[in-house]
Amino acid sequence: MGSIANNISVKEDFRLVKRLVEKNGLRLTKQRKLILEQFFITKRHLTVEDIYQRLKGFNIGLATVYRNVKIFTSIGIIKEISVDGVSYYELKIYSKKPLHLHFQCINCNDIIDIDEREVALNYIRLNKDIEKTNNLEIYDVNIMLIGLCKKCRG
Amino acid sequence: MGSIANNISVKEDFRLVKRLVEKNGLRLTKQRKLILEQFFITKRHLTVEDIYQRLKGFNIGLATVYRNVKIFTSIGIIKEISVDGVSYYELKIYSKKPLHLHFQCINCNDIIDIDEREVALNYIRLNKDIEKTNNLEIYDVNIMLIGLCKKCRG
DNA sequence: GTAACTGCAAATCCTTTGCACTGGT
DNA sequence: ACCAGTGCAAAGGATTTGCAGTTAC
Repeated sequence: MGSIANNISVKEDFRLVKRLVEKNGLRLTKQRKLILEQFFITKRHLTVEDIYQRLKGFNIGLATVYRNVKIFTSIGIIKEISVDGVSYYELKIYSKKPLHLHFQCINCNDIIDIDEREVALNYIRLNKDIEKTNNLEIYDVNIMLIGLCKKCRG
Repeated sequence: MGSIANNISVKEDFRLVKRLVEKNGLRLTKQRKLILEQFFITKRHLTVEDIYQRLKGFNIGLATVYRNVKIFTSIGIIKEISVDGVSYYELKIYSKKPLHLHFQCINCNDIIDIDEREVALNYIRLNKDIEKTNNLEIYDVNIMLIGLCKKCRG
């Protein structure tokens, strides 16, 4: 967590997000900034309710959070992951990496990212095979592993 | 689709499902048979609403479908796949294969199975790596590929 | 200035639950 | 005959929408 290096990269990412918002003819309102901030602050998987709770204090409407999460998803700033009917969202910027996997613990329900370069590259290789064999085009991949996490294995 | 061979295997699978229901102290009611039948007939990914629609004619309650889909999921007869907040279900028997992947087309929304033995084995190998490196236990894997299907590529 | 955006409340949609009745074993 | 399972209608929860007021550009 080197603070300066990190801040610079966050600033860059935020500029990128801002550009994306404006490119789509949208206004970067106070509320939108606040919502996006939450993703930059936590770097984790948030539900709409999570975001809303984090923004109590700021007198922001739940509908506004819903509306914007939907908009941000549609213009590709964030990405939805649904598990058991619950929708989580994460910044797409952090999936700049070729691909990353999620793991959900059956016991504590925590979702963690698995970001191994080696593994990701292998998955990509496999996708190429699938594309060829099935004559289709793969744009995106969602992988959810389910099991027991380090903590819960005891 | 060799009809006899197929029918025999379906009968076997149904017997297996029946045993699972009874082993859990549940009754194999008319409604439950009807719901399970839909999965055997289509071998595809159904929503609760899909099942309900297919069973209009039979005067079955929507709540009954919800209740039983939930029960079947919990005893492992079917499995849930959620995409964009929509829950689809499929027979777990058909995932007897070590693992199978889903592909959803961005254009027609169709979900298809990808069942390549070679690919599946590779995925399993990768999972072993992940388990070792991250010190966790993987029980299940859900993989959803998103893109353009054969048909929609034009 | 004005069109996009917001908060609020009402509407809508999906899912679960309570209850009196029915049906499987 | 008994208790699990059902249908129905009502409740609950999550998400969307209509609208009058507000704000970013």
